[in-house]
Amino acid sequence: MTVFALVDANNFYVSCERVFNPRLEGVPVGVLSNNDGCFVARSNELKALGVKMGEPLFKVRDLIRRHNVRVLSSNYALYGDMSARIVDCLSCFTPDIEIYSIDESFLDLTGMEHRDLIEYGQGIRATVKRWTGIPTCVGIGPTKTLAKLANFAAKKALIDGTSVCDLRDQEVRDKLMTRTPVDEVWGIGRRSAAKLTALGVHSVADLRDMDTKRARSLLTVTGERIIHELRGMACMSLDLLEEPQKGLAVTRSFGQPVIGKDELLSALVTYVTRAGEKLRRGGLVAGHMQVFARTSPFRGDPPYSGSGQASVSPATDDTFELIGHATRILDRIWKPGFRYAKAGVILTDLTPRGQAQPSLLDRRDTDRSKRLMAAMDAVNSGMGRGTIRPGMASATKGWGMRQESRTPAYTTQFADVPVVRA
DNA sequence: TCTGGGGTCCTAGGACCC
DNA sequence: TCTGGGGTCCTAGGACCC
Repeated sequence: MTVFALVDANNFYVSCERVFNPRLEGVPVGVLSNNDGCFVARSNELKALGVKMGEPLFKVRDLIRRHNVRVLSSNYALYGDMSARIVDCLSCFTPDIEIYSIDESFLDLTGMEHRDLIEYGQGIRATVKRWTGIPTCVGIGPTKTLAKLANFAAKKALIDGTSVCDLRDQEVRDKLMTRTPVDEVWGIGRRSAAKLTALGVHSVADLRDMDTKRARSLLTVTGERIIHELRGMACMSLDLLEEPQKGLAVTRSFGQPVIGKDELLSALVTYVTRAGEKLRRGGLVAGHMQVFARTSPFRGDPPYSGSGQASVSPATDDTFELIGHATRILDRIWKPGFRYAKAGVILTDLTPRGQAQPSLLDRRDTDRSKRLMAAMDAVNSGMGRGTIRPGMASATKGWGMRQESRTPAYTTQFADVPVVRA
């Protein structure tokens, strides 16, 4: 019998901000997506005001002002670093960890059943809180799906209000599932929930008791697997080894609509440059590139979405080669007269650099390219991203990201380290 | 004026092969 | 009038996740 725990940070981005600014405690706080567009993290106080996940900022301006909500731009340097610190804490409890997302990890507790796992979970929470300042909840169950559900219950204080919930017990599970709506299940999104509701499947218990064949025809094998997991039969194991990444994307909405081709190109070159950095950091080369540019679906502008692709052969991590491909793709998809709102580059067919298929016809000076890229990366990591960049990337105008209230990179930039006076 | 970004997995359908 | 069957591979699109 397997036992999994899911450790999930509470309102993670908000909690990170609160660690460095205690004045944010006890008041409504929200963190915005890129471009200061939508809320992607909310404190409990903000949730209580009815602001939903993904709510666009401009739609709730009034409410924000009335309740003096603290609104922050997202600070990924901070959140990424805090996330790594939490994983370090968890590593002290077990080596069997799957880092599931920036604020969630699964732990394999199989074989620890002789211990009081609620107490163990409390120990994890206390350690993470003491060492990083971040509050978490712990969900425990015989399958990943049940550990997820347990975590949900812990967050909502549905079982005993202790922020740790153990769903190994059948009766506890029954009770929770009967009163939990089906769309709270991990893997049941809006579409599937609508299909299920139409068939009279409303609660998690209803889904658990559904005929698996029926579920499969409605929701494919994913749905069938979820039902088995809800019944306590583990279908998913922990991914302890990091799987090689399959694709990589850099896409952004513009701060203002882009009309000219040069401007669009300079945005794309900036994104491709960033994509190249990500490739090299991961020791990867890309064999395929997709580029897209589109108008806004919200503004009522004439719609256009252009997208084109190219195979990158031989596969490369050289920013300038990638820019060449992107430029040619843009030439094919560019249409004048539209107000472009977003563009991006997606790299796929990723392989580890050493493993890439070499080509007999390859006449590139790869050694020179490698040295140039290494030099650029060294300068930019030491002096800040974009210190050295391709010339075409420099024509930043209105497309640059809006970030009106980003907090300092407290933990990753020396200049931003907080000063304590005593 | 202002509506995120970056991933994974699954399936259907087309192309191709013998 | 007749028009196979079965396999693989690839891609686009849908759904979901945080």
